[in-house]
Amino acid sequence: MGVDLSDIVVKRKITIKDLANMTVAVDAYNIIYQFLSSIRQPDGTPLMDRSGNVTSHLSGIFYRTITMLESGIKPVYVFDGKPFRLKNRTLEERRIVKEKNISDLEKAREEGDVEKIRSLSSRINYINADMIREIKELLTCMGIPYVQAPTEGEAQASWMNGKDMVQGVISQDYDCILFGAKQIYRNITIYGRRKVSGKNIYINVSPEVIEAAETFRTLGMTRENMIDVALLVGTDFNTGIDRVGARTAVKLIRKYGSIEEVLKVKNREIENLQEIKDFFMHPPVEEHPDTTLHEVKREEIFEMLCDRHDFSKDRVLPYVENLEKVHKKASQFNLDSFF
DNA sequence: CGGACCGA
DNA sequence: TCGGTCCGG
Repeated sequence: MGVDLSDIVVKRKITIKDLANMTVAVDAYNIIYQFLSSIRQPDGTPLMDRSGNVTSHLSGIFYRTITMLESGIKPVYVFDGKPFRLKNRTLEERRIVKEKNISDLEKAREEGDVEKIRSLSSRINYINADMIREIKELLTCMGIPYVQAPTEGEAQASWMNGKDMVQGVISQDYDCILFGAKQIYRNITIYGRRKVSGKNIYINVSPEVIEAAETFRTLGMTRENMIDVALLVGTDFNTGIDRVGARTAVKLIRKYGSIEEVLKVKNREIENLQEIKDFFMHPPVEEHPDTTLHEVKREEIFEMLCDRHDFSKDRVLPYVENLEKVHKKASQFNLDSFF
């Protein structure tokens, strides 16, 4: 997903403590996908309530949000709106991959290949409208702000970071740097481990920050140049030039100055070039997003999680108490800085 | 994913 | 107290 710029960005290892007292925009879909693929039983089945509704995403959002707050991080969740018109091709490609996975899964089930069943089922994630509705409902009960982006969530989150409404963006996607994010926080988990897709294996991935300004300075480039680089590599909205990765793209842009010139020399074309560039530079955004904490609706949290979705009250209770504690501290902090 | 639990 | 395993819903 998104363009791979890992070879050329400036990144620094961090710890969760480095995010203390920061408000950060969280790319909601990005994190929900992570929860859906990793919060599973060893055989690949996600957590479900007794009616068979998947609950991995609720579990993930609930517990993770509270541990973030306990570390002093204030999240603002950003939800995707309507995909950018030119994303259709990417979405189509993803749909084809998903269909292949589904048919492979059926075959594996017929053959009784346990390993394959687990591997494939963890790769097939469904996010549906009900899930999104319930996550927003849960966030409201928890007093956590969220923003509905008009189009891409990364675009909204990155724009907010650019305007200093938040001090960073939590997302795995490098595209954020193209949309104007200043700090992109990746691998933000407590233990710094991540499940390898489909296998019961963990790799250590330490939390890191990508520094936009430092990246641009090191490369001697502007954000516009970086967008040109990404377009050559290929983004969610276009196919790149064959055999051109991030490093090669940087060299090409350095040598020829602009993507238009590179394409002319190489006798290549990228469809809708200007429209894509404009979208990266000026995506439609919600200009007055909510970024403040609100009151905790304790009883509604229990109703949602425990009554409706079979979460254990004993397990949820201490988290709700910590949530209320953190909210009190935050409002105290706001009063202190006001006076 | 992240916490609880357990044996060294 | 550390590292592995188990479990949540």
